[in-house]
Amino acid sequence: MARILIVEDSARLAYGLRNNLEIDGHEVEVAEDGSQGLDSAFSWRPDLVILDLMLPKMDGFQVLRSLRDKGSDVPVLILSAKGEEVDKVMGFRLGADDFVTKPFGVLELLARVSAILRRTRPDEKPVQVESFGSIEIRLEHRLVLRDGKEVRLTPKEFDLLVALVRRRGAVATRVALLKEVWGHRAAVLSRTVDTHIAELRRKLEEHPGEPRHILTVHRYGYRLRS
Amino acid sequence: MARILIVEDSARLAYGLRNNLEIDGHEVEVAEDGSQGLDSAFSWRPDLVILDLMLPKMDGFQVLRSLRDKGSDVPVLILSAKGEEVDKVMGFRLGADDFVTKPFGVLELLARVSAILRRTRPDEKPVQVESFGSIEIRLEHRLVLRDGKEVRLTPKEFDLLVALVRRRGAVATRVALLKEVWGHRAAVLSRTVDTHIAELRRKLEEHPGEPRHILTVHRYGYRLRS
DNA sequence: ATTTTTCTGACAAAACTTTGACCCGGAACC
DNA sequence: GGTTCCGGGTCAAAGTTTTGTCAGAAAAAT
Repeated sequence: MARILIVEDSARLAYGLRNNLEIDGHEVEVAEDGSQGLDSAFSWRPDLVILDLMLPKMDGFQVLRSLRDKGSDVPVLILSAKGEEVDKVMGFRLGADDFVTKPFGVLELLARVSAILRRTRPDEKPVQVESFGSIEIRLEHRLVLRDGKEVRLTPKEFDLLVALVRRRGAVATRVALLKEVWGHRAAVLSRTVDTHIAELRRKLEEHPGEPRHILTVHRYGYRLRS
Repeated sequence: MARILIVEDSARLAYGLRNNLEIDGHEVEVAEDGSQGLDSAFSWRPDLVILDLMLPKMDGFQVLRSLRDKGSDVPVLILSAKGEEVDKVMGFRLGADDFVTKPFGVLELLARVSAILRRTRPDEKPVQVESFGSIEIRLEHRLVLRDGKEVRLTPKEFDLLVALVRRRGAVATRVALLKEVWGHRAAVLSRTVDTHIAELRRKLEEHPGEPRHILTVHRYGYRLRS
């Protein structure tokens, strides 16, 4: 998700934070003092810095000031044992984005981290795309491209295709497909699934007669081969 | 400096905040309850909302949720007497940008306000213009041009168009559109959305019968293709 | 009061889904 | 190797659901 630099001399705290952030899907690096932190901030270019105020040698304010002086605009969340208002105001004046007082709840911290990232990384969410062969499936667009050209699929066809793709390589039994695409009532004795599969092959396979991707698994169901 | 909306039922607190913010050079408006706040948020278009959680009738969370549901991205700072972690996490999850627990220091609050504004108001926001095909949409003026010529859209039509544009490419379900444009809570069984879509097509598409931009996604809703 | 905008339900049209009959091919069995 | 049987492929017609369209009523704006 995002790259987060923790500048914190307490290994214990840093470790806990790192864990939690990584569980949230972030990439994390830890610096144990100010100058190391500054180095990382410039060389690794994190998306967010979590900065403890109390650091050996160079304190957090100095680090922050130095960061800004050198032109970095990276968002900074300050951690501090001191919750004095003057400290907070000073932190914000130096260009911090948030200020959390120890002891703090991990969930709150994570929420604040997300809030900052949400604002400062308006990265458009990468469109979820699946693909096999020359077929590309854009999930939230409910759109399928073949060789870059749009293929019109009906709702059931699309859902069925997605169900196959989700199982990629494994066998998708008729019952499983019925359950996922049609929802429950596994009692279908007719050619419903097959008909839709045939339609998919017609629309997506080069030679629908001898499919290379949407394969039949005799007696069981179907299988998508990439 | 910036336009700030305070949603707060305690006149006393609102007054104090307003003063301090105005001293800092901001333009301030106060709403005394949630629905008033929502109205102001959309009509006055503030740069920041300071939202008390404890409000008569509609609580702050509901206000925030409604704000986001209707597509507003305005930064929100929550004020609350309760400092429980769950409340904070909930607030952030709903899209708040900061959470301050009462009682708070005025200086700290002002500093936090500045921090948010610094991030979210990158100076002059460039004139917001969206476009697709030969259509140009000037958001601030609620004006739509087709081949450079003004097209008259009714308010609902414009809002609907914006809702589609915001999702660009992705499917906009009827329910989502109803929620964002109409503010309804539930699904509607009538042809309201479709009727307005038809009108948009008539006004914006070259061949309304076979639209190239405002597409139907059978069973789901509509999709805007650039 | 008049005009404009919005909503609604009925209907038609279009899109999509299901079904069963028929055919065929592969697996299993002789 | 040949035969049988079962399940899958194909198709077109019937059935179902969803969307387009419209006109009038209701609501809102002027």
